[in-house]
Amino acid sequence: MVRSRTALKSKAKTSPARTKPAKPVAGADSLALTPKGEAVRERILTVALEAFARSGFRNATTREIVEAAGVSLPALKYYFGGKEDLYRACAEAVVDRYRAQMDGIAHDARTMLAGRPSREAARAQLKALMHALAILLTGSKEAPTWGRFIARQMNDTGKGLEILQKQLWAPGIELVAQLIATIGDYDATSARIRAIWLISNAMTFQAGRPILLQLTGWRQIGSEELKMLFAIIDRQIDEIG
Amino acid sequence: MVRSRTALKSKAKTSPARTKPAKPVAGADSLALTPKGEAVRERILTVALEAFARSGFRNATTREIVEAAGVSLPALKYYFGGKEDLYRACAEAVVDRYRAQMDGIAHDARTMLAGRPSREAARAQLKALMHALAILLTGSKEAPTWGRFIARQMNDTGKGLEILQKQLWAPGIELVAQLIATIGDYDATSARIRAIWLISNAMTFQAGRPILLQLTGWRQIGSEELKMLFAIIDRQIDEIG
DNA sequence: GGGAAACTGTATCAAGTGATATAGTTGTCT
DNA sequence: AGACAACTATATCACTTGATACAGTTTCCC
Repeated sequence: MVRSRTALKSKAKTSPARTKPAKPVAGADSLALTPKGEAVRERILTVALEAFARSGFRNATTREIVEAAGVSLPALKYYFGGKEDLYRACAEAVVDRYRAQMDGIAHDARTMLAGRPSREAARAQLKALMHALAILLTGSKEAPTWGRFIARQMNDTGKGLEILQKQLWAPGIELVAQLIATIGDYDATSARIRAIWLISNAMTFQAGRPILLQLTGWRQIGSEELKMLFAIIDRQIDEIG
Repeated sequence: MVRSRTALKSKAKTSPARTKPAKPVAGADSLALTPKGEAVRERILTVALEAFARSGFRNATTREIVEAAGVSLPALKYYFGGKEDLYRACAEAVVDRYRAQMDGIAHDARTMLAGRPSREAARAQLKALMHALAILLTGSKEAPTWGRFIARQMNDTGKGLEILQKQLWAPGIELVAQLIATIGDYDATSARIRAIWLISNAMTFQAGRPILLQLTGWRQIGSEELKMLFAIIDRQIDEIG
């Protein structure tokens, strides 16, 4: 399980064995990164995220990724270390993005909960929270990529790749569960189940996207369709309690 | 893209070139199958379904499958032709199983619809239908396998493998949509969206199963938990119209 | 401008994997 | 028993794919 880049260099090498003691990775391991290098790293990360979202970890090939990024194979090793490290970097990028989008409204919800809100106030807050999540997962321009990547995470489990997933979902589920418990009288487990249910529903439009688009004749999920999604979510929240 | 087994035999072969004209596949292509062979074929199909459900098409290896089935690699070729053919056979098996489980109740629903049922009758019928689907997808003993396989189908698209998927979902969605349209006043598109929504929800417990089990402390989705799932589905159906 | 660090590309390796040629064994029918 | 079809296993091939050795180029600081 230990990354190969940090060990494995026991054989004596004459030429550059002193300048790069343990073959570190650019950008990590306290290695400098020029603005140009940063841009390249970013470009690789972007196309990798798309590739992983589209094809999954195994199906996406490093060659396909580096070609799309306009670099050569060793660039991947240079900037990330390996395919798995690249995947992890993508997952971290998703979590960061998710946090950036949700932290504000999540914080609002938490402070509200601390102040013993009324049922209806909690209900309104939950709607706002779920709308933000729905936009993030299905409505935004990058949703097909980000949403699919997240959805795949649930299945592409195994290595150590699902850790970020828990880091992403667990807090959200807990928060939603607390809001639900405030709205209605639920024990912790029931509230959590409903929370999982509600959040999963927001992902449903992403998972079923191909079928949905095909059957409805939509070209994409636009603002009109998003309104319909909001309406369904709201009715589901109204039905709580 | 043409399967190799049917062509590719141009070089003159002296020994058995007459008895097996085009290298057919046992069980298909009008080739006999002894009871013993049938059992082997079935065993391969079962373990393959589990493997594909667990790992997806690409990650599941033919070696892993044949080893689990206690046969050797060429048996796969002999009985199915190739990995893709095996996958297709699995998909067909799933569709068959799904049909066997759902056809009865689906037929009931259709005959009822033909007779201009009342809203409440349609509602009850929809509940029964969705309960059956929920049991099939999450509650039955084989659900972890069958449900996961179906869920993966939606992502593992590409080759020609999603055709069966449409064959499986499209009729179900149409039926549910008609029931929904009977319960409430919806245009075709709205009814279809709600239908997709409802069906996706039944799959949600399968997709989010790991998270669900972890957060609730459940060991598996048993009858108690299924009752809770039914309750949520019912409330969602009650909310229609 | 000299040198070191940052960066890039070519060529190749090694493992995994689907496929299959070929030869063998078992079963069944006459 | 003989013959043919049904079935099975060993040994390989061909290709994909992640990784990387190595040599080169660019950039930037003194």
